[in-house]
Amino acid sequence: MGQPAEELSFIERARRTQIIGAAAATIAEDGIGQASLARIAKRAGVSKGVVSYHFAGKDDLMKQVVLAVYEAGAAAMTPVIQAATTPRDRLAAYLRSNVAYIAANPEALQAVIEIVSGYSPEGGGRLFAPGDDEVIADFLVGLFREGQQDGSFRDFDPLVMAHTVRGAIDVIAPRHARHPEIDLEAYAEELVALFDAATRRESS
Amino acid sequence: MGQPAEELSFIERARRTQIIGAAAATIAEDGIGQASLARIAKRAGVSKGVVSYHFAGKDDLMKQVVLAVYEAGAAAMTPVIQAATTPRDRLAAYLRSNVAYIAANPEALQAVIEIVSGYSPEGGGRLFAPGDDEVIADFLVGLFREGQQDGSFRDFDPLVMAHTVRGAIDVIAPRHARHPEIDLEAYAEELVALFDAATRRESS
DNA sequence: CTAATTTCTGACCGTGCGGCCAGAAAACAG
DNA sequence: CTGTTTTCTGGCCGCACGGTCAGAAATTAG
Repeated sequence: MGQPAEELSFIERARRTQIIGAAAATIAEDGIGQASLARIAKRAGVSKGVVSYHFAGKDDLMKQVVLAVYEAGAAAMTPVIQAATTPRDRLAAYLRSNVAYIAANPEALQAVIEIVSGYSPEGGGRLFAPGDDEVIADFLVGLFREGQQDGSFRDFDPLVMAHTVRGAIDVIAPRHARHPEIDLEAYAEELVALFDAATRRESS
Repeated sequence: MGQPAEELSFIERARRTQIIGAAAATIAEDGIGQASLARIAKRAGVSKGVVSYHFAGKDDLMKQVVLAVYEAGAAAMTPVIQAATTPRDRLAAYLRSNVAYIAANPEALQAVIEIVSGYSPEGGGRLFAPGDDEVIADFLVGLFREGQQDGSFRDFDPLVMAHTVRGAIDVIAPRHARHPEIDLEAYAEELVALFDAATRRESS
């Protein structure tokens, strides 16, 4: 159960990534409201039926887009973060690598934000369960707890701080889409300084 | 030009606020994707034609929802903020009053977020121009500049700080929708402490 | 009261949607 | 090569959408 044992064929993989990319690009450019299967297929240069052939439906496609971007982000960030040793450095590495990922894939991130906050699946309800976003915050919560125990962070609510960090990062993609001239490297350094000050133990 | 001189009738005002409220409730509950004119009208207990009679179209209605919530928020927050004298206190008042407004109108705020980040008007494009969100950030930018000049804030990029504050606040409504048990008053105090530490001049 | 105006209903368009499928085309296996 | 499986096309279906309208109902004015 879970994953079927059979591997995906070469073509299957290629088409899926191609269509996922086209979906992300369409959403980022024209908005989730304009991202119909027809438009996505057209941008991918294939007929509409191909999308239905490779994905179970639109809900499935939207989920795969989010998953692909999330996994690629995790893959890009994890090694950078794990290279840092202290909680303080890991927080900085988290911020820098996350902003760098946004800078490298602005469309993908914009698309994810639109899907997560604006897409409602066929039968109503939400695409992701109420606990799914907590998974992302959990890593930060753990990081903050660790830093508080070893005394490098002051005494704050780790959950509030985690959500604030996420909010600070999630706000970047839409802003960058409207103002591409922003220097995201400098932006990342500002965030590092900001959250360094926000978490640092008070120098009584 | 601008506003037509003629006043709105009593019924007109009542219906408009009623429909705006129904739209916000529908969006907050079922998602923007499920918020059709038919469903909004049904929740308001009127026929679909009434919506078209009182609003120029769906785009107009969405805009009015955002505008109404924004204006009500400004009206609730402004006096509280202006009562504070120092930049530091004004920042705290901003955070507290904004969180309090979210706590009092969680549906409305959730609806606004979904519209702003997920609604695409009829002909493509975006509902709000690329500069519209800057207006909201501008107040904070001015506040930070002021505090930096009088020496109560450290030397950070006011724009980055402003967007981080906005991100911290905007993240609350969706989170509160999924976890209504959160104590938003405590949350606000955490944010006050967080941004107080983030903006405070380093005690060398 | 009647007449004029505002407000509302419910049915009705045209459109584009997501999904489906029969058969063509391509890739593959023997 | 032939037969089989995978992949793709283009058109079709039913549906729900946003928007419109003629006429009914309610409100207001004289």
